[in-house]
Amino acid sequence: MATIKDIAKQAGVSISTVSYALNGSPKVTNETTERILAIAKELNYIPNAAARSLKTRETKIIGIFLTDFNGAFYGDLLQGTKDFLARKGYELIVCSGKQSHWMLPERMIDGAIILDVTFESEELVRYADRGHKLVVLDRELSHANINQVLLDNKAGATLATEHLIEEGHRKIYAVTGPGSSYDSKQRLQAVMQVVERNAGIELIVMEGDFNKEGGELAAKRIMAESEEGLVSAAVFCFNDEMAIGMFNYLAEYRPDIRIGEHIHIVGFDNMELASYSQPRLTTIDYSKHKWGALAAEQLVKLINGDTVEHERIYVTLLKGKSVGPGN
Amino acid sequence: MATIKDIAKQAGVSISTVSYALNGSPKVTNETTERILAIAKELNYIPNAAARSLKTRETKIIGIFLTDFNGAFYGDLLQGTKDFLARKGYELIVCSGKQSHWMLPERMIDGAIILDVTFESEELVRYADRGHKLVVLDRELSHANINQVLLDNKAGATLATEHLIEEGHRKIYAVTGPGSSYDSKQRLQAVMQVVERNAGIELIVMEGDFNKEGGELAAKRIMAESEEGLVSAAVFCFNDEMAIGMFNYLAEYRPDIRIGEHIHIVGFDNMELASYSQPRLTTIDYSKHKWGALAAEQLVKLINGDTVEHERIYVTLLKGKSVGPGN
DNA sequence: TACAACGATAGAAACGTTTCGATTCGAACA
DNA sequence: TGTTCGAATCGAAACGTTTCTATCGTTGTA
Repeated sequence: MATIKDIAKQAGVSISTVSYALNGSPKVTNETTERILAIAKELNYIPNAAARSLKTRETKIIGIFLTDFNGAFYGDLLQGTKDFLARKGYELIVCSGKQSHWMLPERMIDGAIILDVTFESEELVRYADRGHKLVVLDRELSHANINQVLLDNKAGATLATEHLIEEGHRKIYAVTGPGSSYDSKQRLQAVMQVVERNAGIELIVMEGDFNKEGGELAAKRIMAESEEGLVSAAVFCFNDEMAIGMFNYLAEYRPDIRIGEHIHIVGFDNMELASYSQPRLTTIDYSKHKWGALAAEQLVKLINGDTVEHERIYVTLLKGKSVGPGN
Repeated sequence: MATIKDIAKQAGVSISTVSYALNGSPKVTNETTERILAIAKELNYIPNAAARSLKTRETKIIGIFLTDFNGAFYGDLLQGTKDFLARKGYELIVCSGKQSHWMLPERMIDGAIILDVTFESEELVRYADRGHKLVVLDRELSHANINQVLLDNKAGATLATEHLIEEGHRKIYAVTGPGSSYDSKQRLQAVMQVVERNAGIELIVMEGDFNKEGGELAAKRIMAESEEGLVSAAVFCFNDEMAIGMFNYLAEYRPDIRIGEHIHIVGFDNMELASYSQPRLTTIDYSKHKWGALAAEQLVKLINGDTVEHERIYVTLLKGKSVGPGN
């Protein structure tokens, strides 16, 4: 492994000159630079990232932390983040799991985007206190070194709920995420506000888990509740995955129930999977690519010491065929 | 940012003693170790990864390189890799895109798992020549520092093709991946072998792209070919994603065509998405978790200097409802 | 009592860069 | 011809660890 030292020796110059040359500094004559570059190539020189970042105190790597890798959901978001970072000269790495957290404090990465419930807010604040730059996508957190880019959960949940009401539904099931989820809490709050504003709406809240299993379970319970002579049920699943779980349960165990006719379902996220559902799931849509890109942009600004405002990702209602008029 | 030096000063010992203590070396008395650990905690000491790996020449990080992040497909595989590596004290990071490649030669990672067509084999060999350890999942590559863990493509393609033949189909469409794909080439070869072994089978090969678009396009072409009085068509899509694309095209443009009745489709991969298709897609299944774990295991062995054999992931035919008997 | 052996700790070099503050040398100027 | 200036290059320190070798003091042994 050739080092800068070997190049210096071969070229008959000092290591500082080699370093300047390799970094394209104008301090060095073009002539010398070229000679050094040629020798570097000849020796198969490759810089050592550890040495460089020990000195510069940066790695030009950004980490994004996800709760898990089962991210049919995250593809676009990651792509958006990566695209933006690439333009700014940063690398993106994707990490998951509590045991990966060390990369931030130990300075393996220059900053992090958090979409990962295994990070406790307290932990994040501790890192921010040490000067690490963070962008959180899944919680509210106020700190000079932390920026947040959040979904407009309330708008989304409001759109979804109002849609069900407009279609004439009077009894609404809300299948939430886990109680600890920020997004879920926000959505539930909005749902309750809508229900309050509209007289005569009955709201039944069921705690879900943001996974298919939660949707299946909720479907089962809803079916059990309306045992005889099913009254048209309207369900707002707080994410698409649970909605899909509900579709699955119904397809398997209750082929007599037709979605969009006997039961009405709205999701949240418009994940790719949702576009394959039969009938097409009605859901809350937003640009995941933009979300990722914006998060990256905010993080880079933080790292550069620019001031940043918290940002919000706007959402729209995407009407599929899974909601029909109530009776 | 406290360093080992600060701890040494505070504790009144040398930095070497601190280093030993922090690493739990038996050279240091328990008493001293405890005192040092206490001071380290008090000073909020966190080791510097760059300094450590400059010295030790390792980072304890493994990278897995994917062609893109749209990996509904990869979740289980990544989980398998991560689980195994965690047990061995390694971190997993996921990377994508040509501009990430530097992490390997610049020693930001101790080894890499490659499932990424943007890595050219020549490039990989160059790295292996420099001593980097690699496991490839998407090509055959012979090198002391490279191990391969490949799908049993031929077995899978054979199973799929024979299944169609057994069901009585005589005209088989094969929708391949891009011509450059190793997996695709292997599968096609096996298909052709099966066709050769069975008299009277007509094989039509269409080049696809492993994406939904390719499946849609193929569906369109197949429909166009069999314009009038559709003869029962049997299609082997070389991956599920194209099969799903085909489902989509048919659902949208040819609701008169029933899958499993007028057209018969086999996929490859058994991705999660496939389990939601209507009717359930018949496909080639294998354990992605095991694939990822095995790749990780081989890589760790390579890094430890153990000798390793190339491995193969076995596949099975998963019968859904997308293939029915031919006429 | 003297010495070997050993356990605990200290010292220092090394890993491969970057970068600040010299130094050198030739050209331009007075 | 001597001085100054600037461009090109050099030297050395520093980043924060790990680890080899040296030192020191104590204990056990002859």
